[in-house]
Amino acid sequence: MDDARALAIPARADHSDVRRNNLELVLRHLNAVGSDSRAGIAARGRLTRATVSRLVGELIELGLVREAGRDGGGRPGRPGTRLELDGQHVLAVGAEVNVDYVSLLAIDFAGREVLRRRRAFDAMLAGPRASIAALAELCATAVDDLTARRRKRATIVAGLTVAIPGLVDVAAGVVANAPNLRWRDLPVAALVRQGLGLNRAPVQVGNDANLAAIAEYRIGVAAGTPNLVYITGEVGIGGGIIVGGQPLLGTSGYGGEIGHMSIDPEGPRCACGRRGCWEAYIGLNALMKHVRSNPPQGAPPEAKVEPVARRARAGDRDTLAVLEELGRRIGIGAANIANVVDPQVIILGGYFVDLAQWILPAAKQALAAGTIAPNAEGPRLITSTLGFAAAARGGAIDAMNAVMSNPTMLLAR
Amino acid sequence: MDDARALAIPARADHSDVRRNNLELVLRHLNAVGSDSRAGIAARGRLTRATVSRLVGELIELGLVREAGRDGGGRPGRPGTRLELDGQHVLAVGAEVNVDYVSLLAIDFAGREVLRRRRAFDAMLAGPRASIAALAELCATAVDDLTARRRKRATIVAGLTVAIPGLVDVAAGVVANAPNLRWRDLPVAALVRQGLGLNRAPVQVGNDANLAAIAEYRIGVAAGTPNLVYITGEVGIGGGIIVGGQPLLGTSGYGGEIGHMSIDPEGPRCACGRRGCWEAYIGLNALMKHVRSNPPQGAPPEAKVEPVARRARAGDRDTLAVLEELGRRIGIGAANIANVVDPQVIILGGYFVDLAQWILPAAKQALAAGTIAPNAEGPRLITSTLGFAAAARGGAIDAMNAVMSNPTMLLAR
DNA sequence: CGGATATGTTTTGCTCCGCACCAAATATAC
DNA sequence: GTATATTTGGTGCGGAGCAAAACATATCCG
Repeated sequence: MDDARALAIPARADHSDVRRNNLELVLRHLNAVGSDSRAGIAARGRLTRATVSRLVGELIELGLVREAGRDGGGRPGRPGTRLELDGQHVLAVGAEVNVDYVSLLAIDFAGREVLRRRRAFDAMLAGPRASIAALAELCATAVDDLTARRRKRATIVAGLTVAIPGLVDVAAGVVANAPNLRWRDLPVAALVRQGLGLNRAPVQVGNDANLAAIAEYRIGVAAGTPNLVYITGEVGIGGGIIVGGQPLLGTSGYGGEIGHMSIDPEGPRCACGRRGCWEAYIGLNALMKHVRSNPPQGAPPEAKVEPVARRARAGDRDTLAVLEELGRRIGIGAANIANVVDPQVIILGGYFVDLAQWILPAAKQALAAGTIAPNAEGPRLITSTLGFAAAARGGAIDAMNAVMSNPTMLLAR
Repeated sequence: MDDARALAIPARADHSDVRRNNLELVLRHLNAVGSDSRAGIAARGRLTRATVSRLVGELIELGLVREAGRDGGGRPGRPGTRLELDGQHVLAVGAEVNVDYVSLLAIDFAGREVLRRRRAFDAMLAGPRASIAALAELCATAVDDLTARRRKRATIVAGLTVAIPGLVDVAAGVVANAPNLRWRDLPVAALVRQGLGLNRAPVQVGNDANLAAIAEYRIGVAAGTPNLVYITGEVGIGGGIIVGGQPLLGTSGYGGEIGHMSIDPEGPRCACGRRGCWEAYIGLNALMKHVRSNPPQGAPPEAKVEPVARRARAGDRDTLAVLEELGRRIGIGAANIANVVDPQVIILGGYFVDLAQWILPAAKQALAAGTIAPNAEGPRLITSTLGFAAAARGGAIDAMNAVMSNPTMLLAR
């Protein structure tokens, strides 16, 4: 960021950009359709077969694509050779630090999960230094295991992205403020990079909701929807926004901080000191208060929510009323966001998923009522299917995206 | 929009894309710095002098760039030839239809205003058909005048963009719903294109706030700020959002419809039927009600606001209190938007400009209090300097942008 | 006036795409 | 079973367009 006030002047382009773009085209196409022949890629990508042949040759050389048998016949002509993404050589890792756990998820180049670990850990209690150490150790052993397990050929960890519930300056790799972890101005990327030792894999840091939104965009139920909003449901409420297929990071990476949107200036007091924040209505603590539940401090969100779901299943009228009101508040806030970014879908994650059946009707109604767009229904409101690993998976996907967008970066190790 | 659910696969690239990109690079650079030599462009754009020479040659051929004398000496070496954008041959037109006027503004390729017209017109009274006819006629005579005035060489009108206060499906060129004009599902682009006759200039339609935001991004006081929000202040409140230098249009072009954001579910009733919309607090009609002013129906916003400003200047305590409360409500809503998109600046337009000195202090305070981002100050809140022609100018700029981005499109006439 | 320096043009080489052609592999018609 | 049609994948050639280097041009300075 040399000058924030420079009109967008495109960067110089030359042959290598054409090549990079077309390599990406082949990879994204294979990622989208699973497998295809050279001729098929050429037809769908508006390239000539000759060019695709050359591109595929380079990608095979790089270990990113492999041949996978012949096309079954059935029609005249020489059968094609099926090509698919090669998961053997390049991996990416996503990690997540949250209030009571550190977790990690690795995927191969084809997007398949190859490793998942989770370790209970009280980040607040341990303090930033010990937390980072624990995180770095978890990552380091995982990277060792991953590279040891598959010796056939050099296995490269292409990148590591750490998801944090808080405000992150993505470009700098610094966590500016994560209240739930009590972290402030912590250079997480640099610290983890140190902890990993010599390994030169690029380490990045991201906001958990933004990364979960990336995961939803790439592999969730609404995958491919270019405009979507993901809403985390934990103690804090975070938002991740995809606009035109790109995450909306904002000026300093603080985009989508929707938890402290004001719903009502005279509303209840929020932990942040203000009044009427959305989070004060729909955060997990607000729900716990309204249903008069008092779960143990350290319990994971699933455990805190389960008793409420049980009461709702049993038909307890007070609980159902609380959940309906919760849904209504969700819908009101979702409508505000929808009026700003006009997404196709809004995805509820976190604890909302387990209570969806009692929340969604009222939420959908309030959303439709509050949306100005004359689309028959306005944005669809759905629940995430990615579970609590969404953010870590999004981190891994994000790291892998860098390779997909510029495959020859692997040549620089 | 073939398939809204296709993962973003880049389009094929070839040499022509390299060329297009680098032609754009030269034009944007000249637009940003005013004038420069070939060598200067090469140095700043990371191209070789040879390449810049060829690019400039083609742009001169196209009539988009011209030589403008020698560099003044002062240092050793051959002085360069200064190059600048050539405004003689290519023009673009922006028009605006609003409640009580139709206006038009034309710029040349260098961005200079060459024509401005405004005609009082009651669009609601006249109905859609007559309004479009009036608009088309205004545009047609303006285009005739523009092309007649400069006979030296063929003068091309590169495009025409019409700004509408309402929901616009940009891709389709259709106004979906403009309540203040009582337009619904009106194919404005097609109708204006017909009204223009043979002229093949591309006609587009856009939302007035989005286009004003484009104008702010390109030539306003915050020009070049890649993340900004523009807020119109009229009877209706609209929003235009620029994210990463691109307008946020949303799924169907309905992005930034912030006027009906809910500030308070129990708030005053809004014209849209809901309660507590932002517009119901900060729209022009709400202000008129609170200051107990009853201006004539047809008066332009400036005239409606002037008595209020007069009273404020005179120190009337009731008026000042109303304006302070107005500022506070502006700040609350602006903070909500800021938490979603994290812009560098939020720009107030329309009637807010004339009342800025009494509104801004409270608005800034409420904005800072409601913003979660730990930037020392959060987004800057400023007023527009573009006046009531902002939307039309944004339309013209938008049309010209298409040429800047792909100059050889002119060869297809 | 001659060197130093900077600009702009010309020449050469390289990359990478499209086009045309060819070999390979299979289905189908006879 | 053989010939033909059809489709895939690869190779050679030409063209577009950028980089690098050499060259011509214009000015300043000693």
